Amino acid sequence: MFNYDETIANRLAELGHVHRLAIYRTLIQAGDQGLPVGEVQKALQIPNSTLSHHISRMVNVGLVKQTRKSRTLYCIAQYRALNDVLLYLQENCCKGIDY
Amino acid sequence: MFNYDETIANRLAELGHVHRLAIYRTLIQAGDQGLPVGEVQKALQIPNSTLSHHISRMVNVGLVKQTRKSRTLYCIAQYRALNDVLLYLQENCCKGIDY
DNA sequence: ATATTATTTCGATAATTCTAAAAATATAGT
DNA sequence: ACTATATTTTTAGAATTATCGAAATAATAT
Repeated sequence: MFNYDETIANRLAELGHVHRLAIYRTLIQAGDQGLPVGEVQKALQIPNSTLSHHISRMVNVGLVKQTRKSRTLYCIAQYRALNDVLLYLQENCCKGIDY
Repeated sequence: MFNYDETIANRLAELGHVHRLAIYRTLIQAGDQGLPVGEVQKALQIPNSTLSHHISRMVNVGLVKQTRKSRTLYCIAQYRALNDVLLYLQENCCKGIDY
């Protein structure tokens, strides 16, 4: 149904929003144990419902995973999903350029 | 007016569309001399007007530059703009992960 | 003038963005 | 078990923005 180009484009599109990019950054900094939605909310000052929508979009494209521990939902950045994107860009959009 | 996070997010958003990602890939492969709009059109089979819209969006965020040579407009992928994005992601979204 | 190359206009449709308010989920206290 | 509380999602609705492409326009060259 979706080819790989679409998967990559979808992830790029989700990262392409200031709030979502900030959310992803925050979650990466939190490490493997993740961060409760409420903590993200405190950190970024985004209203609950808005934040929830953004997070669920990132979950849909595999950038974030959620696991519940009693009442709190932990959000965990899926580093591999971003890595797929980085590798794609490096392989397909960086032909023959050295640093 | 725009901070750096916004610049990066805007570029990510533009890359986050299957057609535009394909356009950027095609232009990168074409190298420094770039590719006429018409050639991109032949390669990707996107209608003129649609293609023009997509290209102008990428120009707006600095991912592509255009220079005219007589009747043909050459589109040149701005590699540095993508590189900014890659560096941002590596520095801000890849904390402590090695390969 | 005519042809070539590409953009802009325009209109229709669809998707995104935002958030207050209601609902769902899960625990703790009594 | 029942109720209150905590945490997060879902619903719903309005405003904005994106997407697409045919048709009109612009820019250049012959």
